[in-house]
Amino acid sequence: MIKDIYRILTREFEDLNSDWWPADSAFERVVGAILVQQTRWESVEKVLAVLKKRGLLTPKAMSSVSLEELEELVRPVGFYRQKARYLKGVASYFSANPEKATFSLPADRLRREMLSLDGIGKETADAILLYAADKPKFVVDAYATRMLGCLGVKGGYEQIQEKFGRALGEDLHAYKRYHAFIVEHGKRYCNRKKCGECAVARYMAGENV
DNA sequence: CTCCAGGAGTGTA
DNA sequence: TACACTCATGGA
Repeated sequence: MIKDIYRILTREFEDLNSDWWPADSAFERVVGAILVQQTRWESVEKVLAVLKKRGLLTPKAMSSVSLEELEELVRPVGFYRQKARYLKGVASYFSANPEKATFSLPADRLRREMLSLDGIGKETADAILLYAADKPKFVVDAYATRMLGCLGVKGGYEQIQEKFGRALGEDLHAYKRYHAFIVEHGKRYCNRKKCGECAVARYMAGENV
């Protein structure tokens, strides 16, 4: 079923290429992963542009800026006080441990390291693993949970993640594209108004799509 | 006006 | 383990 959905979404988003999550550095992706929590990406882009213009998209610079200034800069993304605090903590971590910034640790250990940081939960940790460290880990976001729930599949984070993991194996590119597909698909269809009006729902209804 | 977005931390049972 | 609550701006 997971692979069938992947095939359907691949056809739905033929034009979606690999720069779905644009960034000049891995650290910029880490910052973006935190800023985008419960927030629209359009707001994150504006903040990232300002941070970049000020030269703050490096661990050293971001860990050095004052908390008050960082709060004002990230305010447009919402939850700005905690996110500013999270960013400073993460920046300090990478600044104090430059060797960690290469993400050369094994995936499972890197995941534990990320989860130990304040502000990085399961989804953000996996987003960092996949898009910053190039590890084949599936990112289970609200859309993925919603979509499977709509199809009658329920389960916790790891349970859902394993379903995708068994279907995708070690195909890093597939993990990246699949998550992007689900997000874009979810924005269109996985809401109260349009739930069920998509090709995935038609597939589950038994139609040939 | 209401609703909610690519979550996470904390407290309670 | 399983929820409820809180954090917050900005766009539709």
